[in-house]
Amino acid sequence: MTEIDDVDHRLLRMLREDGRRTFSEMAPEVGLSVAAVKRRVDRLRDSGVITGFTIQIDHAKLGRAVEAFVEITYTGSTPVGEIVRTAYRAPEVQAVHTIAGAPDALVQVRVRDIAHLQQVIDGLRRTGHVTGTKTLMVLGSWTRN
Amino acid sequence: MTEIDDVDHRLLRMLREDGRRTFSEMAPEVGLSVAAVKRRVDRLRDSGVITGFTIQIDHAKLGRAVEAFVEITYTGSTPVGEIVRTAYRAPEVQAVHTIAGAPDALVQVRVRDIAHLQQVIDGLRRTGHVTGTKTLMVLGSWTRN
DNA sequence: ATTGAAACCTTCCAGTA
DNA sequence: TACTGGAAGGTTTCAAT
Repeated sequence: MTEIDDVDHRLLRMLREDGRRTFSEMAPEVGLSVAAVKRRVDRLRDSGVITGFTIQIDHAKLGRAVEAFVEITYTGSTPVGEIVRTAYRAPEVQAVHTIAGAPDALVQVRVRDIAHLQQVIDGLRRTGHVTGTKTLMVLGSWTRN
Repeated sequence: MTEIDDVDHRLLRMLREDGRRTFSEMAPEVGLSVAAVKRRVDRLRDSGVITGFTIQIDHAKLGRAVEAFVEITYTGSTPVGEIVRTAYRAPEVQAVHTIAGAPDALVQVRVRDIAHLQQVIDGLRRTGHVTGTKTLMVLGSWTRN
């Protein structure tokens, strides 16, 4: 594990709130020079703490208003790699988490409507050696920035 | 809903892969001028499709190696706002999803270790009118970029 | 850590199809 | 209405102190 001090944590929080904040904007807030801030952010990227820059999207505005988590259980002989690969194949799948215990996987999906959800779940059930699924329909989400 | 054409989708995909991609870098890829690309990205932000820019963080490198989802059920009289507020209070909570049916909420947490997880779950159980929890320990995660 | 300079990007405005 | 092109201002980046 790399050494992360308080200034690094503040820089991370600022960038999590706005990934486009400029070095010259952050420098006075942490009391360092622009170059020093750049060196720290570069180090956070090189050490793998920051894995990338991205955007947050309102999927509802893109016609995918329905969000759900699908819990999946597999036969005991199904390897993890296959679990992830088969689930991840569907473009509606946003994330796959493998789980210790039951269920074996938790899959986050985003779809247009209920009919589309049905179709994606059917696809998940068909692939691999699925023994059962349980779907958790999301009513609302609050994610930490 | 705003009109999103193919070029907009390509810009969104590029920015999701790298939120720092510059206008001048994207312009030739979509066959437009820099100013035209800026106008489109501005419009995607103004219309609320792009809700923000952020960074992706490897939390394990920050000393929070353990990830889990906690399913929570509440008494029938608990309002949604309180569900979210009480869960969201803990800084270990990354996201709160309210669910239709059972459970009532799915809470994503990141913690240092199992002892820390125990402590956070205890905190979740104490607040509000929780009638039960079930914890899904994450072994691995794959998120779409 | 700071300074200074070069290169690059963003931003805006007027012009054009 | 949407795109192009150029010019101005700011930011990043690198080298030297």
